[in-house]
Amino acid sequence: MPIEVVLADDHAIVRQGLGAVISQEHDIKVIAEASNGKEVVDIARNSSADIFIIDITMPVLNGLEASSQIMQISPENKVIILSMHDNRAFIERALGLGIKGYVLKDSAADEIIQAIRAVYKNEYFLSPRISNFVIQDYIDSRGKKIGEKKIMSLTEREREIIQLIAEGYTNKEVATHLKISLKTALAHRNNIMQKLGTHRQADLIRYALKEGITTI
Amino acid sequence: MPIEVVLADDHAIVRQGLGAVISQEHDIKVIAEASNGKEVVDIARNSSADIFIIDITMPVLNGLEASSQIMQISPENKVIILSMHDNRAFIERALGLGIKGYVLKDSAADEIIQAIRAVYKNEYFLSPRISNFVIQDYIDSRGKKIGEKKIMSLTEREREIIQLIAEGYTNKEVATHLKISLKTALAHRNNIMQKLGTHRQADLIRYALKEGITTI
DNA sequence: GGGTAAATAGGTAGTTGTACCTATTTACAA
DNA sequence: TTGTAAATAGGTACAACTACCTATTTACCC
Repeated sequence: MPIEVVLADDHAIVRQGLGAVISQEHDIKVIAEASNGKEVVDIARNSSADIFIIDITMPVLNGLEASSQIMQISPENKVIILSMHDNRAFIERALGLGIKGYVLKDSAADEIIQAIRAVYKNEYFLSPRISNFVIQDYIDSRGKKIGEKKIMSLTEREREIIQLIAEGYTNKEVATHLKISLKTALAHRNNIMQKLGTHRQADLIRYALKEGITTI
Repeated sequence: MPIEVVLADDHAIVRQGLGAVISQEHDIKVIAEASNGKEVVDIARNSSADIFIIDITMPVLNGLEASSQIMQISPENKVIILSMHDNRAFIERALGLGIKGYVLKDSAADEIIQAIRAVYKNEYFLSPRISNFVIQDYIDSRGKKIGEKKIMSLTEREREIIQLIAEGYTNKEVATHLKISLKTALAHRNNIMQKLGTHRQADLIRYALKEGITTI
């Protein structure tokens, strides 16, 4: 019985391309495709696949939210994240959710095959570039932890706010939208900037896009 | 003799996926791949391919600049643009450069095959969503052209400036970098905003990313 | 219970961006 | 040559953002 996988990516060409690559392996079979997060969650609800390969930046429901829901539906569901970027905060979230596969789009296509086989056996598979810095982080946290300012990840609320900013909302509009005071919105914004180590709106927007918090 | 194509996309997985799809056609053959604009231009200089399939957002040299150079190397070189977005200004530029193929990434994979065959025969191939509004634009410009404010495309200088803004430069920094006065930088910025019909920095950044003027 | 993180809200200054204006020089096309 | 678009530069006023502060409430962990 082949390993059954579901492909979720908003670009049909990428999806079919991946499908073509995967189909060259006789022990792996693509049983369904989805073009957004909601679709793939629906598929997870109505069928049983072994592996869900999910692009991190998708409309309607982003890849991580979708993965989270899919794994809640059944602990048997295994997810591999496809991502354009090797962003630390993103990987932290993915690993925190219990995702075991994380493949970069600029890596070779056979990595996705390796990832499918590994995750199917309940092992981790991270693209080399990612595992490198996960290991490095581990080493760093073991070593001198005196006075190290940890790179914090954003809170839920902060993620909500950075999304609105990236979508073009002003602070005032963010405040109105979330029914909080302008001062609170500003406070969140400043906290985000501190965490990201910047003081520019442009960087917030770039970060949000990079993270898939919002789409272009 | 098969149609020889070159693939240029910064994501290896996308590239190999496309390659897999194309290889299913016996009359088309991928003879080279590139992961950025500069690479594909080098390939064009040192070999003779029939079709260059070029992703519009690539590092080092973006897809349109690369295409322009490739077509200058030889008028025999034919280009198909692969793009994530159906952005008007982008398509205008591509068609203006003499590019005959424009395929959206969210369309079906066989469109790229159709595009290869059409462009090889020197015909146009645009994804349906694009050709629709190209035709619509044609109709609109035929009709009432009284008092129509045309959506202008950005000038070279404006594109240069929006790129810097999107990369996080402040107006002051843009002025210094380009050796112009702050006032000139502001004037350009305001012109850009008027052309794009917005008054927000966030929109400039999103536009620049969408257009592939800069990358995340 | 005490400590900590997060979300809330305010003040005050200074910087940057946006909306209006005007005006000159250059280049290219009708 | 006259017109037009683009790039240049300036003025003024107001809006938005950023950098510092402080402080309260809630929730959760040790």
